[in-house]
Amino acid sequence: MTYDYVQISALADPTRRAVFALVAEQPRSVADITRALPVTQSAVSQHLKVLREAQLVRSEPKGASNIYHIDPAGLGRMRAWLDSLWSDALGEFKSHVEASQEDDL
Amino acid sequence: MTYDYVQISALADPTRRAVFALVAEQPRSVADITRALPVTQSAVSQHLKVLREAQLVRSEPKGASNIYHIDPAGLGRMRAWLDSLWSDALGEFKSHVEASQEDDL
DNA sequence: GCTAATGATTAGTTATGACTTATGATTATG
DNA sequence: CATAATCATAAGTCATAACTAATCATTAGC
Repeated sequence: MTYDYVQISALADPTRRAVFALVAEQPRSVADITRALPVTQSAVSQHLKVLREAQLVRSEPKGASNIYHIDPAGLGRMRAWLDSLWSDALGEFKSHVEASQEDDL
Repeated sequence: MTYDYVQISALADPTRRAVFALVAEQPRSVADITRALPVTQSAVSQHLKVLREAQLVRSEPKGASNIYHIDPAGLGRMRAWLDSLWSDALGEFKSHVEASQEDDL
């Protein structure tokens, strides 16, 4: 992994997407998330670590618990990257269509 | 993999992202892409297959070559998905901030 | 037609990453 | 203070997917 675009790889795994979706719905503790999923607490913690490093979630301690909530930072960065791809794609597609039309003359 | 979100998994791999970025920059042949990357032509073809199946690229034959260009379809689907995540995230973050402010009273 | 180039596919190897079990560190509760 | 609960991390297993080497089919250019 290069360092960039960690967010995409973070959201590529289905279980991790489920973890993220739960946290996106409302802030939750690790135990909470674990109860909602068919994997161990250890797996959940490992997924949360990846999401944290991608700045997709943040945690704050509350007693013995750790409450996770969404961090807009990573999602924003991912969106920005995708937006630039998107405009590239539109530009390329436009010139492609134009070229095809010329072929049809 | 469920069937959805093929695009995200497709773009999760760094090499495949590089292939996609090259194609996004301008339409290219497989040989072109291979020359630009430190992997074999076989690997490039395999990556292109995944990108094709995710509808992120399309190819059209030109002589013995195969010219790949971007397919806006998959990128659009991915963007739509991310947009919904984005609004969820903003909503949750907003209520989180509001809750924190109440804590500060 | 023969040779070179392009690219897809197959088979096999290797690396990666998702998972469990086990453990330790911290905090809450009786 | 002892026990239970919460969570993170380490070590090890297993499945997957990224890769190379090899081959085949198609097209280009003498």
